[in-house]
Amino acid sequence: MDIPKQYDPREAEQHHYARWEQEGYFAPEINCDPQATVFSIVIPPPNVTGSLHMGHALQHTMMDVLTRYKRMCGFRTLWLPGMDHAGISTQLMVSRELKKEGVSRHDLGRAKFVERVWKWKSESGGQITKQMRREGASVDWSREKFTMDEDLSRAVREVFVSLYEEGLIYRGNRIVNWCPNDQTVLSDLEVQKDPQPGKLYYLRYPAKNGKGGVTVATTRPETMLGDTAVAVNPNDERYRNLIGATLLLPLTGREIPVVADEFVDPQFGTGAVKVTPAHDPNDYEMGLRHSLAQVVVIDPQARMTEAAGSDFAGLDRYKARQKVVAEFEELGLLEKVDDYEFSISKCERCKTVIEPLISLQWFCRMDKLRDLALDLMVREKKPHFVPELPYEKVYTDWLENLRDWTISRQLWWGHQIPAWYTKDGKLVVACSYEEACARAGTDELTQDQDVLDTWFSSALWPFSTLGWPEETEDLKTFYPTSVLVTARDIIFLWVSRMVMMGMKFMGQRPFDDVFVTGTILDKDGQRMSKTKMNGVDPLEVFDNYGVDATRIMLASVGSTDTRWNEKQVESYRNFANKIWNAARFCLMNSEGAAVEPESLRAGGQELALHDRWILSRLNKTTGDMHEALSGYQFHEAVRTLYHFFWNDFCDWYIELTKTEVTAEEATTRRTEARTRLLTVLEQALRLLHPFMPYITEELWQRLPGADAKLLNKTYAGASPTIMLTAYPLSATELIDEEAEWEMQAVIELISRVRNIRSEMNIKPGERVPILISSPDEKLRRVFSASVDQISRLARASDVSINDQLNAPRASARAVLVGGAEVAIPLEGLIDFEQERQRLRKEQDKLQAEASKLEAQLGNANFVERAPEEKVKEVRARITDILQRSTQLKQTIENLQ
RNA sequence: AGGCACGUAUGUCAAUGGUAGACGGCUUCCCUUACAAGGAAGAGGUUGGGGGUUCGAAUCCCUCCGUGCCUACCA
Repeated sequence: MDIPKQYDPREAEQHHYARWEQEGYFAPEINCDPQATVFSIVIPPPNVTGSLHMGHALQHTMMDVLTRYKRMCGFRTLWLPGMDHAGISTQLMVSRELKKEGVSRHDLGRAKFVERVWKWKSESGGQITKQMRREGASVDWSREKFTMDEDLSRAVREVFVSLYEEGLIYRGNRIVNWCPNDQTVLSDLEVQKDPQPGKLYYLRYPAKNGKGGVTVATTRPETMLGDTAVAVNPNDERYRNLIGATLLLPLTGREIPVVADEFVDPQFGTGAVKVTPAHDPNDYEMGLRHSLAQVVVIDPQARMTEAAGSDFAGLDRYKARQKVVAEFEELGLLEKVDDYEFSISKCERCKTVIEPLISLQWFCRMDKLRDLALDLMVREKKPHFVPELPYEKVYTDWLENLRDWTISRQLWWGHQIPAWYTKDGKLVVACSYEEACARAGTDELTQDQDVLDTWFSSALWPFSTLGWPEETEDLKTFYPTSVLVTARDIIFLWVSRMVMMGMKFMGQRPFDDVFVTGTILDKDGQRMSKTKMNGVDPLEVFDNYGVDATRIMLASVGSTDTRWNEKQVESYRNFANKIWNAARFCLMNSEGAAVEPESLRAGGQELALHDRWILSRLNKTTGDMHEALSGYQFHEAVRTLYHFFWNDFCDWYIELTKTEVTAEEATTRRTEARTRLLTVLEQALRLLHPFMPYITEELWQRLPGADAKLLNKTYAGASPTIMLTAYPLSATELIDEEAEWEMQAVIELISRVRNIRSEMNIKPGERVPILISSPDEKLRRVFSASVDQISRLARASDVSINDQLNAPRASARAVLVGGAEVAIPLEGLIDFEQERQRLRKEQDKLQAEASKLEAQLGNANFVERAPEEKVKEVRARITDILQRSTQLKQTIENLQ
């Protein structure tokens, strides 16, 4: 048989995906059962500028595992892919390209620029969709969406107009987060706070009447040029008599009042605060409370304005800071400068320090929308977060403290706000220009220049991608979606907004569950980031270890943070190789046999112990898989599979059945053994498929009998593929506790013999006689029935089974379950002292455990209060241990 | 500042209040015709420290130490 000894992932990764995609296996239409239950996921849309990183790979793995699992279970399954238009980053990227050509976007003009972005998108955007194909993601590409598509844009306009008409969107002058580099406003969530060492400057403002004055502390001295008051706490004794006084603002000659405001913390700084309503969010609020003037001294480029005085106008904000400080020093008004660490707001994308500015922007009122989301949680406990702790609380706490959302952006790339202005400044909001004209009674309208925050369109994703506002079949079928899989850092930015918009426009939750994945950190426990250059490229990992190995490794991470450890992927690569070789063995010995699910059902007493045992293990494993996956316990699922395949199937079952399977003579018995082996393997491959789609498909295709009859009946008519077979169901009637107990006894026997052989330095190839005894007749029968296997796996020359152990004194011995014993005669080879020591060590272990259990049983409270079942369990264990211990003691004495 | 996590074998991580496990690494032996990316056997733990609740604690509570994350404010 021409199967290589080593698994080459590349081979398998090359052709299967294209076939799956072309045949339409990812589309829900492949399911021809009209009654099928629906399972749907929308992808958290990656940026059109983005390329695959570890976080995507992790989330995509989880989503694909769920999708493939549900599909195999017969659900009508949709995993809908797509991207968002990433307003700022895309605009920056294209602007940078233009700059290389010596052109600015303003040279080009808005329309040409937007055209250019589309061109960029079609040529080099969306790298990630190719990479997702490599990942094996079973998304329905025929439904791929982009937030700037015409239908999704229409949804955005509809939502905007509707919210505006209801008064939930308004336009107004507010203090906002302004990025002087990107020249746009940002929402609170797009601002990142970084702790940073800085200075605290103490500036003295003299009183107008020449008597005294006030010292204020500030980290931003340049803003003093825009001060319109100084505030003190009304309860602060030190300043009580100053309230209402007038100060002379240095460098400007402006007269400003001292006002009283509870906001001021008397403990901080001097207890007196300079108030700059135009350039600080808190001062802005205070300014409103005290009707203070707003003097704008910093412009959108972060340069000082004319209002800052002719000495300062045009200066950069940091230059102005130096100049202000220098001049205060010269005037003797700089009291002191302290080192001071504080956190500073930066633009999340370009890291430029944010300038709070008063600006005319569009806002979305959050109070009513927020209540929709909170009500949903109270009434239906949806969405259900997994893990529930701490995310449910994080989510609701955040909603409760929500502030209005700045939704306009000063960009060209994005959804232009559907608002128009007449010549005399009248505002018309409508879904289209035509409608706006009709409403305004004129066609001389100018559209608002701003676009909407990218997250505004992302918030509509679960229904806009399904066709809303049209009442499409897809919308009816797939909304609400089943689960959202995402990283925790966008619970606020995205998840909460989807819930609010979903409730508002669909009247229903957008998804039942939210599975929050952990984070893959670098090997030192740091977050992977572009700036730190510590990211691990998933594509490289795919190249080195294979997609399947990477996927199952990522699935094993679950929802806790994990440090990246290449060795782990390596061990899953080895696992893939193990699967490959196990299948290789089965195929090399498959002549005359084929996969036959019925062969496992025929079960019963005529089957050998190891067959009953593997069927029991297989069906328990299957049940465990359903349980793990239904609770999003990916880690548990992976462990279950790994253990079953490697330990149960490879280490024991294949070895136990090897003699039958590799028999020279083509007997019925051989064929049946081969059939069972192939069939168990086939089911194991199905169990593995959602995690390791490529290797399982590759091997499945080669199995004799792996054909259309194995397809899930909902996929009748499809050409054979493992991805459309039925995920195995646990046949509980094949779970056989007796077989498991008996097999365990055989395994223990073999292991004890191997242990003796190893410790007594018996050569691996050398065959030795084995004497077994058991007072229990049933156990003797079990051993007798497995004598071939015992002989083979323990490398015995001869096996004898009796009710009593008739071994020569010069034997190595071990005590087994149920009073059974095993001995290997080692005349001339055995060192009696060494053997006694070996047995004493064993005895010590038993003794330690026995005394622990005895103490437990000796405690009257335990016997009284613990559940009866537990007490019985402990009694059973101690009986076994004491029996072994007694026998061992006897054995040791006999050696004296 | 407040809130929330986490601390388990040398490493990375598991373990509904009921026998602390897996993988990697390590030691010894073996290229035994599925697999050396393998097989067999083994060593390795006062579950961060201290206290408490409980018949019983890695798990629940308190406290200390250490490490992360989030939210708000920081004039």
